[in-house]
Amino acid sequence: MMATMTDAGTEPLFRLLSRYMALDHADRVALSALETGPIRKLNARSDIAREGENPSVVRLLVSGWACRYKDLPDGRRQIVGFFLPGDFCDLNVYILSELDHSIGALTGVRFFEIEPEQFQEVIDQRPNLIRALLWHEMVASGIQRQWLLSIGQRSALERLAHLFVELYYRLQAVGLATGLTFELPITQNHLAEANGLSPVHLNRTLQEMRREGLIELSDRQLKIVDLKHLKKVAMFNSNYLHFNRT
Amino acid sequence: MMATMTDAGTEPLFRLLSRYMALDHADRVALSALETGPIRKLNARSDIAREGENPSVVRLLVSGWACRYKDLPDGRRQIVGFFLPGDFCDLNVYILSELDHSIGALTGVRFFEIEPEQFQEVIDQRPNLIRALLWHEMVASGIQRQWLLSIGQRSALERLAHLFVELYYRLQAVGLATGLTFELPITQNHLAEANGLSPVHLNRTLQEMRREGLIELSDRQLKIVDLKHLKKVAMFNSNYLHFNRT
DNA sequence: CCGGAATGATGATTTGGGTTAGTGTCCCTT
DNA sequence: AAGGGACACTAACCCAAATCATCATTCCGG
Repeated sequence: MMATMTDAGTEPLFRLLSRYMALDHADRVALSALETGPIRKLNARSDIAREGENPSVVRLLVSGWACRYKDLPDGRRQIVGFFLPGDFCDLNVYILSELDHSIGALTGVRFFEIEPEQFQEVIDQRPNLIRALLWHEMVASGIQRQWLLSIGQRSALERLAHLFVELYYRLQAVGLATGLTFELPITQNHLAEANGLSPVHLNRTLQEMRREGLIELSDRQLKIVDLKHLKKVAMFNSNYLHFNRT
Repeated sequence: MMATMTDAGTEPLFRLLSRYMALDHADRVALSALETGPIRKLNARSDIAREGENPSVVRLLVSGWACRYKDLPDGRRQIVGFFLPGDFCDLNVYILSELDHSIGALTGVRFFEIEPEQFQEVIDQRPNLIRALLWHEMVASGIQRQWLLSIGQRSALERLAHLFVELYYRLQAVGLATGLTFELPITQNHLAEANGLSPVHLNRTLQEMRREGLIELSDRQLKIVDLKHLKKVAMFNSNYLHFNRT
């Protein structure tokens, strides 16, 4: 019945893909059929996969936040992307053998693993889904380009503003924003690592955003106070998210 | 005969894909069959495609350098990737409608355009090629992650060192390096825009690299004087290029 | 063949953000 | 209940890189 469908771990993914193209009930059923194995859980600060590994399964994040990151031999670390509920951690397992980056849990996470054959089966049945999944990958790539622009050219304030707007749109797409408020369950340190800033300066920048009346942030709840102004500060253009349908 | 095959505009591409997986003569023929239309030429500093456009063809760069870039309303510009001979400018035309970035010629370029149907035909015949092309896209994405790490965490010197090593490997893969020397046909301004640095500081960093005996650069020829040292400075790990075969 | 961009190179000065070194407050864990 | 982490926050100081300004050369279009 509908209730079990809505509770399915694939629900956020279905919502997300629906932003790209029209999917029907059969697509939805096919997606939820991916969830055969048990839900796995990991604590914050643990790695889901390490650079150099060769994972054999595709992982779908059900709840919690994770990230892709790369680190340097001397310990410097850069978060190169966030995984939100409904995101796949490394669809590229199909093509590349070795991971060139690590995947870490930023909060407690729940996810399940999909065997390649199982994945293949679903994909063969539903050409629409391949297209939507490829789309999702392309958007991920577009987000990376946007981050490159941010870190290369935007100031600390602009960068953070941009990230918050991006997260707002992405979380809204999977039903995790209520009005202009959403849970931001990660630490200032994580935000710093994602933006190429020091934790100290990130904190200063957050204070500034609060002072300017752009956001409110406490108890892991981020409230966008003035979206229009925030987008202006960030020079935000949503085209790179390629949400064709609303 | 063989001579015409080697002269084909698809030759660099074939070389490149061969670094990922074994391709046979039939694959080579199929690739060169893509080149039906005329070779198009553009001058340096002209745009191949602009953000917001919806190109209907895939472009294969035959000679010269191009780049993906994104710009902000106030004129700041970030180069988010280089296209070298043998690279496709936007394979994602298949999936996404609107370009979320621009593509510009950094030097005079020669390329040809491939119609989707034509592309589809070749791909249908040669499953190996789809795989190799997807691989290439995944590597492009890995390069973006690496750039994010560079700009976010590496110092100006480290960044530039890393870029030079990367370019060396990529150019070598398409046969455009002779020993440790290759042509670097772009300006210091372009290098600055790719590295998120001001032109002035980029110039100073170049001077430093010369002083340290890492490189020699004049008349658009870059010679890596001490590759081992350069890789050490850059903390370079080639895994992200995923060259499985040498 | 001339004039004006592009390009590369440097000096002087400023600044955004890093570093270091704390503080206090919640948690956990045992 | 005590001890140790994580985490948010702040102050003082420092530095890598930006900015501003200038000049010499090369390149290129009319």
